[in-house]
Amino acid sequence: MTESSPSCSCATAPEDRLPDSTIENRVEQLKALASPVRLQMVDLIYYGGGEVCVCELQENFDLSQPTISHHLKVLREAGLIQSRQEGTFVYHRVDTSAFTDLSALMDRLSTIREADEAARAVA
Amino acid sequence: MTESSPSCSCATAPEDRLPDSTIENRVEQLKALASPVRLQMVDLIYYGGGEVCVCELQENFDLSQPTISHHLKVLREAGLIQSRQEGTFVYHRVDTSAFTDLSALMDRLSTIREADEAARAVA
DNA sequence: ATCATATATTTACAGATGTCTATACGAAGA
DNA sequence: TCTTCGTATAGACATCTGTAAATATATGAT
Repeated sequence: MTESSPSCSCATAPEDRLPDSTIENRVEQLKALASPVRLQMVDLIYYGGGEVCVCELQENFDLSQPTISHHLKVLREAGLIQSRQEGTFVYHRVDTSAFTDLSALMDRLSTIREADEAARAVA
Repeated sequence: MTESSPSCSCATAPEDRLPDSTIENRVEQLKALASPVRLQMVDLIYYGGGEVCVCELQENFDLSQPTISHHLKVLREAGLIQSRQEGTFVYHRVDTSAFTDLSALMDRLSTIREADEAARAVA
């Protein structure tokens, strides 16, 4: 065996990197979701009938109205929800395409790398 | 039409809520991923041969070694990567099952709700 | 026009986060 | 054992984030 070298055995350069613009976009989406309040909000909007207004959210979260508005803004700016005004009410719904993108990202990292298992066995 | 009521038209209570423990777990995973540095790290670990040591990461990020170590700790504590020590080197690899869980969460929100479309059409 | 109500914005502040420097730990070699 | 090298931890500091109070905006009703 040739284990005399004091350097690590990492492979050198990855082939299939994500483009920076994708990283940026996904990180913004992930940041928006990485909050118990906002994750529950999105889930509530989706499973609470598809369209939900701020007043409905106020009943489900022990938060002030401005705080709820703030979280909705974060979700909207990340492209996770869309908002529609009807009279004085504003209804929010989940932008499912954003979650399709996120699902694809997670799938990209959710498969055991058979190639590496094989490579290590050979080496 | 009976639009005289000054209340919003939100559906009342959602049926299919995520349990709190799931929310907590997913939020920790999402927080760990919601950083350009850490998202790229995970991607680099996965596509950089499956197993990567800190030294390799240092070459790809313009960050101090302690900072890299810190980010790896966050990823490890969130269950997104696993670490294996071999001599002085520590090799990190992606825990694909965590990303399977995250993918399932995203899938949960990535389908257009046909039921609601239909319901709105009827109403 | 005035008023009430639903939602948004501004401001302020406490707590979390990302980064570095300095230091410590631990394994391998001299 | 002493040194070196890879990695981890501790401390410090600037920035970002979540929240509420106060205020603003805008729509519908009277």
